[in-house]
Amino acid sequence: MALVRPDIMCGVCPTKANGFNYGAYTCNACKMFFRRSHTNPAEIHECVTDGNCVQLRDCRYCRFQQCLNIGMVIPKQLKPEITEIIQNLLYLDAHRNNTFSVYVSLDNLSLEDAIFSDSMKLTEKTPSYVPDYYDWSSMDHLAAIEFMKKFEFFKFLSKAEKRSFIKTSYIHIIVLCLAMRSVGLKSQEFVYPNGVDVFPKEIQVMFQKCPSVLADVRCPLVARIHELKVTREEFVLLTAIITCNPGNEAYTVFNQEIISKYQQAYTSALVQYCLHTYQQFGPTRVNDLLSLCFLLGKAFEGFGSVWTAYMVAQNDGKVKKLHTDFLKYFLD
Amino acid sequence: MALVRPDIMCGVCPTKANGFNYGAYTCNACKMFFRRSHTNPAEIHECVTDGNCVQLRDCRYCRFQQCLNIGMVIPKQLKPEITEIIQNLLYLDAHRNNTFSVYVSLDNLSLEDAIFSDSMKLTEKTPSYVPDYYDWSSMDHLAAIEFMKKFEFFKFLSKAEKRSFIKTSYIHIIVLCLAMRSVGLKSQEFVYPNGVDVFPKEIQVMFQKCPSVLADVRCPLVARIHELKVTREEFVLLTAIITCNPGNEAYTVFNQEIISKYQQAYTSALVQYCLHTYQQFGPTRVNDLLSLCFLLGKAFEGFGSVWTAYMVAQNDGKVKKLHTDFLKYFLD
DNA sequence: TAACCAGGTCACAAGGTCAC
DNA sequence: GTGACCTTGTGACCTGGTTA
Ligand SMILES: [Zn+2]
Ligand SMILES: [Zn+2]
Ligand SMILES: [Zn+2]
Ligand SMILES: [Zn+2]
Repeated sequence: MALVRPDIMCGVCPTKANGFNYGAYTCNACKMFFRRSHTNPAEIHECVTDGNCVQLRDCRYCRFQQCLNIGMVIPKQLKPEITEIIQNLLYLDAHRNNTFSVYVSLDNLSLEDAIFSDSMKLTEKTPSYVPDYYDWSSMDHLAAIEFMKKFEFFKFLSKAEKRSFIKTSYIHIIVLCLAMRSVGLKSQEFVYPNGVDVFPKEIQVMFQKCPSVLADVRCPLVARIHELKVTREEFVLLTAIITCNPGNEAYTVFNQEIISKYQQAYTSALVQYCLHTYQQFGPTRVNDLLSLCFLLGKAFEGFGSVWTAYMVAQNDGKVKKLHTDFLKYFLD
Repeated sequence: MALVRPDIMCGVCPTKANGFNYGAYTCNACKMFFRRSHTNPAEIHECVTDGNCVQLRDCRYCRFQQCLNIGMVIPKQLKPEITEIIQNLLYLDAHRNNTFSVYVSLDNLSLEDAIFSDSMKLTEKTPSYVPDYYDWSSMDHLAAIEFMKKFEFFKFLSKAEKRSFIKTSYIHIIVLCLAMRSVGLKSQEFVYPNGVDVFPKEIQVMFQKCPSVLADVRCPLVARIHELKVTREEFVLLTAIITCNPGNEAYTVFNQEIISKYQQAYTSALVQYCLHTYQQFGPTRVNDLLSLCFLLGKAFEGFGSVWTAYMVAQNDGKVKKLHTDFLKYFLD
């Protein structure tokens, strides 16, 4: 419909602009011309007047020069290998998300089971089934572990290395996914779908006198991710960087180097993605994103402290093995 | 592919047209014939019937004549000095247009202020601001005067000459621009953007018993410009020719000659543009365009009469100085 | 919700080719 | 020289996602 500024002229030819295209006010024709000049590999050369044409629309060379002069830019394509890395991660993440939201685990699996079973027994949720905290939490664990196991190098690790690989990072992955999902649900704090709390009833009761303890765990990371408007692409690259953590004495030197190479590749992809998307603000963006790991560590410790406090206070065996495994890890 | 208008016939020979080629609907054969007639320098002459052949496809001479008759043209490059003149005017006009649509004058400027101030105080309109008749009208005046002051010779004129230069032509410029803008807005009569009338409420009320008076002012010029499909290039050349009006006793002989030279240059540019663009119809086109000045004069007088009638009927001081200045000019 | 913009689509005109 | 057919660049219009 009507432009807000209806009478701005095209910066290339003497017609009305139809909007702000590729960084300048131009008419539709000049917009299309500029776009084609980038998609068509054919070079633009030969100008009769040696670059001094007045009727810019009649000379491809001078028209293109004028486009550049008024600052038109088409953001360069990301290198295909970078897009491929991101596509693969997006695919893995979509699968993780699907596992999380569509299935439920009816068994009481241990961490060991989750790490080493080739395919976990999962049941599709019926539409009428209303998952509770334990359902969501279990699926969070299982989906994250499944996600991590999909990394190519996983199958070449020894049993001990596999165990160590998962244990080192899976809680961080869970918490980051939880935060990202919460932002998607327009929440300002960690939350499971349908408003299910990320702490079981018992813990909520235990801390009802000092709710700020739980709030301090729930809010900061989610708020920051919301504030930064972290994209799905940035999110999956972050999960990959966190997953490929080489700082672990369980690895052979060889495998440690492999994992380190992967982490470097994902970090490099994140840098290139940010430089491409945010141009001169790219480095700042990378820094902002990597700084999320600090808040992620805080949240991680927060969950750990709350659960530790709860377990110390009472241990009635109601907690699933996955959780006690997780807690053992903290108490160690 | 089927043509959208498949039923149109070739303007040269009795076959279906294949499209709009070189300025007329023709079949492919006649299109190719016309093109070759321009690339091949071989003269076309000798017609058995002395130019009265009926089977046009059998006589090269008569076929070519018919091509010209239906207005077929192969555009040649215009001389660069002509395109440069036009380009400069298009630039000035775009600037005038921008001033008109983007800014608003908050002061109550007199004509004297507008002519002699080096830079007028203008305010950028906020998106929410809805200009009324007085806003548009003031900006019409200011943008037109600013446009005229940009002509190179203006700064060499004496104060009295400057005043005279502007006063002689600025209303004509305003009216012509108004007409051209109205055509661009697909209106059949003078109109400001967003449907604002070109007469203030008071005058509309005064003439509501005999609306044909206002309609006779509003319509003829706009209708004719629409009918002729006047291009932006032709329009700016016309404004330049009208601006450089040497018939004014205020000028020194020297300056009068300068202005006259400018007017000749612009007229010559218009002729060459039309000859180039319309070939054998060029002279007719020039005539049609210059005849617009007659309708322009009519519209000018119409505005003058209406306003004079209004001012005679009542004078409550509500009118801005620019307008009273304009009316004094009529009453003199 | 509407304005906006990147990108896609396709009818179209101009120029080239080649058998005739 | 002719004209059917092809290739290419063009720009009006549409579409879907994003943002205020
Ligand atoms: Zn343009
Ligand atoms: Zn050029
Ligand atoms: Zn024909
Ligand atoms: Zn003949």
